[in-house]
Amino acid sequence: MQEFVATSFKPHRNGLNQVLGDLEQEIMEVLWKMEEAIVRDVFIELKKRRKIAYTTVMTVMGRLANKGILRKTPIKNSYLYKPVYSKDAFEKCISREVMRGILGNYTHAAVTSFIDVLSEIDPKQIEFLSNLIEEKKREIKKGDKKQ
Amino acid sequence: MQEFVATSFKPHRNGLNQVLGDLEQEIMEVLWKMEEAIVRDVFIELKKRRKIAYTTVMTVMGRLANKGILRKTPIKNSYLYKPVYSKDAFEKCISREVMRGILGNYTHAAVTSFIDVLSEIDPKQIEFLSNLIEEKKREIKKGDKKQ
DNA sequence: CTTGACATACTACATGCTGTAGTATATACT
DNA sequence: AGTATATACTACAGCATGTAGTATGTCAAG
Repeated sequence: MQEFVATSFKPHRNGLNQVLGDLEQEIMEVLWKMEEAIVRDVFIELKKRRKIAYTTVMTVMGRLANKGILRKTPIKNSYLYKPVYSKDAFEKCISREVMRGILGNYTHAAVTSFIDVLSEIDPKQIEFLSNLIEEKKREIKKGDKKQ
Repeated sequence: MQEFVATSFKPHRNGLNQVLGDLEQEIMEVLWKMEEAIVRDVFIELKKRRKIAYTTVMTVMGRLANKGILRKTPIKNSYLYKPVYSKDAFEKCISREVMRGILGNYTHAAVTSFIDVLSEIDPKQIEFLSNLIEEKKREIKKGDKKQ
């Protein structure tokens, strides 16, 4: 129903909890593990770990479908739910949306803090980045010539 | 009251509206322009443009103070409000927090999308970035030697 | 064909954030 | 003393999310 995956990004949370509520995240994890499932499958999974009502799971799965994160397909007398994106693709989506959001608004500040933070958390990535840049530069040059 | 500036980042909004509500943002803009102000000052400013109650402005300014974005100092029989960060510093803060959030969680995906998005929105920045990287690399090498 | 298991839809309430504002109360100047 | 102005406190609406109950539809078995 909605256009974007990352409506709201909470930088200080962990993992996909940055863009999903607690229960939403739990449910998505199950779905990614199972590939596809009906509400009952997910309910049984969650029930193993915590107290929860069937209808709660259903409501939230419905909402995830409305958000465009799950797709529901009618089967028999119920629905089959399937992640629209693989977990990997989903993370890429988020990353992209957030980057777009931050770079589009504060390009310079974003570039600067990007480097700082990256070298803070994983200096090795700087090397990888450096390669990516060189590649990108060549790409851009090619583009220039074509024009 | 709160530790962070960017509790929730909305990538698809514009400017500081990404981390502030509409009214919160309006108020901050006024404060950044005025440097410091009492509620009445801000109220008068906003009133010029739209219908709003004095107490509404007060409530929201109070909330901004609780969030640590404004500082209130008692004066006479009221309070003087002042931004804790300059607008520029605030944007840097946000940028940093968001980068930390995204890089800390999905380092690889984030690096990749960073480059993609950056070259999409402003290819010239790639050159700047490239320089920053070389600088960072030298920094890192120095650090290695020291150890 | 009635009953029971299971499915969904719809409704609802709680919490937290934000916008909005009223009321009560303190204070200060005239 | 009274009027203007300040704050504190309270409250409600809308939205997102967690939570779950109730009503209702469907299908299979006895």
